[in-house]
This record gives sequence, C-alpha cells and structure tokens, in this order.
Amino acid sequence: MPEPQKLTTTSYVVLGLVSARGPITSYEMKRTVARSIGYFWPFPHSQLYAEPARLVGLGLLGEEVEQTGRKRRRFRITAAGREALSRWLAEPASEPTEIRDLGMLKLFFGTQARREDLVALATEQHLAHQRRYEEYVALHAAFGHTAGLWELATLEVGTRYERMAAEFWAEILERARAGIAVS
Amino acid sequence: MPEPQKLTTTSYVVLGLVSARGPITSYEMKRTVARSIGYFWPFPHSQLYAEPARLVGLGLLGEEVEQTGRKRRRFRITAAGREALSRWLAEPASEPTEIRDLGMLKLFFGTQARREDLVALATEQHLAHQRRYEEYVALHAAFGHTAGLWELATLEVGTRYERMAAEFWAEILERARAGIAVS
DNA sequence: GGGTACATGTAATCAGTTACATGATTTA
DNA sequence: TAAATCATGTAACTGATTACATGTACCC
Repeated sequence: MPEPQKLTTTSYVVLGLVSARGPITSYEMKRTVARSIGYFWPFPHSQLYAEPARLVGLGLLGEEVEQTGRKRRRFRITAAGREALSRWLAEPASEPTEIRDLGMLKLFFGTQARREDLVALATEQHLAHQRRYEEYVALHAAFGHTAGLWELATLEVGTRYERMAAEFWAEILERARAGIAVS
Repeated sequence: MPEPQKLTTTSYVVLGLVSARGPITSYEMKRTVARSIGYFWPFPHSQLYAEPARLVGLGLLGEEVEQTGRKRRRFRITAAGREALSRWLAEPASEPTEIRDLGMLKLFFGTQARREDLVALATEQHLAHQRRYEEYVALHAAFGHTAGLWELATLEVGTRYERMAAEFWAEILERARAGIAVS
C-alpha cells in the first residue's frame, strides 16, 4: 500500500467538497463551508488553500490552472481520491462528539464566578443560541430546495441543538437569578 | 499591565480546576477532567502537566513539591490567578459552539456514500449516542449528590444532547434504509 | 517475583491558526 | 480615481497532540 494515513479530517472535508461540487476553486469551497459545515466544524480559509495542494501531491486531487486573467487553481477529484473518500465514509466514526462551547465551560466553573457574572453569562448565551437558532431556520428557508437531503439533515441537528441550548440557558438564567448555589 | 493575553482556554481550565479543588496534582486533575469536562472539551493529559508549569511561571499558580516518596507537584491558585480566572469568567463568551462530530461530517457528505455505508453509519451513531446518553444518566446517579449544581447543569446539557442525537440518528437510519436521496 | 495497571512526566512533531500581503473588481 | 470590498494566496509560529519513558504499587 502506498501512503499510510497521511490524511486528516480536513483532508476528507476537502475531498468531500471537491467530489461533490465538481471542479472547484479554494474560494468557492470557502463560500460553501461558510454556510454549511463551517457552522459546526469551523476552520480558517487558509487550509482550503494549503490542503488541496497537499492532496494534489498525493494524487488524490487534480488541478487545472486557469489561463485567463486570474490564474485560479480549480480542483477535481481523481479516482484515487474518490476511493480514499469512499473508504473514509465507510469506516466507523468512533470518536465521540466534542461540544466546544465556551459558555458551558464557564458554567462548569460557575462556583468560582460572581452571581452577576453568571446572570450575564446566561443572558448572553440564551440570546446567542436563540439568534443562532433563527439563523438556521432562515438558512433552511433559503436553501431548503437547492441543498441535498443529507446536508439539510445536518442543518436540522444544528437547529435542534440551538433550540435546546436556548431553552437550557433560559433555565440557567432563572436559577442564577434565584441565587441558588453560590455556595 | 504585566502580561498581555498569554492565556489559552486550557489555561483557564487549569486555573478553574485548581481554584475549585484546592491544592491538587496533575494526576488528580486528569481524573477530574476524565469524568466531567473531558466529555465535551477533551484534551490530552500531557497538557495537565505542561500547562500548570507555565502558569507557575506566570505567577498564577503556586506549587509545593512533596518531600515524601514521589515528589508530586501540588498546585494551588494565587491571588493573581484567582483574579485572572475571575476576569475570564466575567467576560462574554462570544465564540459560537463548535460541534465536532465525525458522524455528522460524514452524513454531510452522504451523497458521496454508498447506501449500505450510510445505513451502517446511522446504526452505529444511533447506538453510540444511546450509550453515551446512558453513561450520562449513570454519571448523574453516581455523582448527583457530591457534584456542584453548575457541574451538574453541564452534565444535563450533555444528556439532552445525546438524547436528541440518538433520536436524530434513528430518523436518519429510517431514511437511509428507505433509500431516499441517493440522488 | 513477575506481571499488570496505576501514576507521572518529557520531548518532538505538526496541524491548524494568525498574520501578512497583494491583485482584481466594484462603487461612489 | 480613490476607497472599499472581494478574492487569492503564503509564511511563521505555536498549542496541542503523539509518542516515548520510567517509576510505583498491587495482586496472583
């Protein structure tokens, strides 16, 4: 076997994007990511320039450099790339979910915080999640027809999560206001 | 002002742990993390050795080296450390939640996958989230009395999330079985 | 008395981030 | 034609991870 596991999650994201959206530039990937996976799996756009280059080196992507004006690099997936992606999609996703939420982290250390700060935290988190929820609803309305069913499914999870989180923080806000547990 | 923003999230986790659990060793932190924040904000134990050292250097933690047998380093928070933690807890947590879930990522690329693989993915994810859910319920039962109210609150979010995710994947499993959308 | 699990750390590497830099288009 | 914004990249740095390494206690 040729290369053993040189691929990171980012690699597969790129492979997946290129595979789905035909010949595509880094910038176009950036735009796609910005209103889809970027919401739950963010990463800086610089990786959308660096990673495809690596993948070309590994023979998993091909590139054509535009001749006209801007010499954009447009990537397309190769047979090897498609196979790698397929293998990844077929293998089990064992690692458990990470929910990286600064608000939750601060809440975890709630005992160390002043009550006012907890109230402020809960207020702001409640609002933030509410807004995010509404944003997702709007996204769904805007792209519901054009997006694929599975993309929509991930949006659906996001929506449910944000609704749940908004409710949760409303409860926390009440508790914090009531002044429970400033032990 | 002395040091400008040399602190990462990990730093605050350590500060928070040390502040909450009095004089504590890295290993004890590791154990605590393993059954609390580690579930949603994981990081390798090596940081629980490296980071406290840094914080001592910054004057935010103090350390006593045990004389007996193993020369464990036991950390306690300093006034400066407490202040830094307090400042962090008081400032708004603006960054939105990241939900790093490999299963979701693969689902996002569902169109690229074979139906059998989608079914397998959904099956396995459903089970994994179900198990995680049960684990959280058990944790609650086990530490419900001893844990602080706010720690329990974060566990509660985890529980709600896993329940939601388990339901979600059950739905996806149905859809995948039905063979919808292999467009 | 040797094996296994618990406990405690260190060092090298690297993926991902931050920061910088500049070209092309639009708009006012 | 200046300013702003969109588009396209590169380079340096570093926090976090991986991998290694060793000690101690227990138990069979």
